Amino acid sequence: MMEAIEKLFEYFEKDIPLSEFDKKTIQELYHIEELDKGDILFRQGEMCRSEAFVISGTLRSYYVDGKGQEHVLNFALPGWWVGDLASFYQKTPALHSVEALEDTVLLVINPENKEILFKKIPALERFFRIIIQKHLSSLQKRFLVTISENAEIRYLNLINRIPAIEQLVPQYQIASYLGILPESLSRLKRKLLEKK
Amino acid sequence: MMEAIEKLFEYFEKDIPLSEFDKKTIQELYHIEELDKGDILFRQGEMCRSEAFVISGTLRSYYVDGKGQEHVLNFALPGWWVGDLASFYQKTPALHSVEALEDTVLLVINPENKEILFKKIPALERFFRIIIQKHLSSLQKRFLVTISENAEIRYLNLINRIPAIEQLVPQYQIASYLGILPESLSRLKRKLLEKK
DNA sequence: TTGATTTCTTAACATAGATCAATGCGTGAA
DNA sequence: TTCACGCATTGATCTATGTTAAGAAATCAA
Repeated sequence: MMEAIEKLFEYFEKDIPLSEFDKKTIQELYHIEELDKGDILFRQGEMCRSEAFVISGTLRSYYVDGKGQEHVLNFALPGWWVGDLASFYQKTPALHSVEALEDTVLLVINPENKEILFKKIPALERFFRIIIQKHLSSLQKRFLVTISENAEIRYLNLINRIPAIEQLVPQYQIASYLGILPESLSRLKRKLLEKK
Repeated sequence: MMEAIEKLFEYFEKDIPLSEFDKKTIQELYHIEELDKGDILFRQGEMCRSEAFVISGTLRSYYVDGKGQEHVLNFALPGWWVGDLASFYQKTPALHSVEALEDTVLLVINPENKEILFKKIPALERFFRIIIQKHLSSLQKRFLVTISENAEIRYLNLINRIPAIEQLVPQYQIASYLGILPESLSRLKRKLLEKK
């Protein structure tokens, strides 16, 4: 099996070339974290000190509102980043939690090491600035879809964006992501089947 | 009346000291734009080439969905920034439009001048990175409130955050911001009055 | 000042999705 | 193989908000 860290090199090298020195630096500053199904990477209300690259597994980020209701904000698959960027960089309390939905392997960095990483490999600073901008624009898009489309369209969007999602996570997590109850998702799927 | 540019100096100087040279640079790179009520600063689908600091007036940003429905995303008051950050920095099409709700004065910069600004006053680069992070975190919060609170709470949140909003913009714009119809907002307000 | 236009309110009815309750199904532990 | 438990489905009913339509109030132009 390919080393986890190799996957991260590969990811960076799609955009910027890395010297052997760079790779050594990256390897020293990131560390592996293995989560069992159900483990929490960080918790809403605490400071998020982990920015993680998903090597294998599936995670969900979720928000618990004032009434104790959980709302799934997003899923994360291999090759994606997880974290609460605002909390990580500004050292404010995280607005959501992240949980492993199955056994998961991550490459994790903390804010102090992130600073060092930027000092040692300045090209990565620009790289991550663009990641933040992309993150911002995908949050914008998610917001626009949420306020303008009904549950059916949002469901079709999701399985189009992550076709494997129905195999990866239980129905009620998907319902929560869509902002509806499992009962409603069940009905919605039946309606779609009847339509075809 | 105080010069518009002085207000921007004042705004920056709450966080970083500016030399006379810095001020001259800023003055050269920003320009004044005056919008009449109803004028558009930039349009969804086009590139957003304006990052603007509001000197006076009120604006709204809004999204038009596939069915032609408008959705007010936010309002902007004096001392706030308007723009589509993702579009401005990544030169992608803007996801929303910005319109003046009354006669408005802005200090505007374009992406090329923004680059020059960062080169000449590096302290501003960090300053604006933090602005982007704050923007991200307020979008996050807005999203969380939207998915977890009902229209009544969202309305109370809004008038708490911008007490003057009811005097500044028509009811139906507020309804759109809340994600409901003007008729529903009207009912909601009556219910709140009866409650008291 | 008047008329025209825009905005706001009210009411009757429709609908998406929530809530509540019951049943069915699948998988892992014994 | 069976049991138990978590998850999914279904049906009946409820609720917030949408829809449509009408009129009242406010604003603006002439």
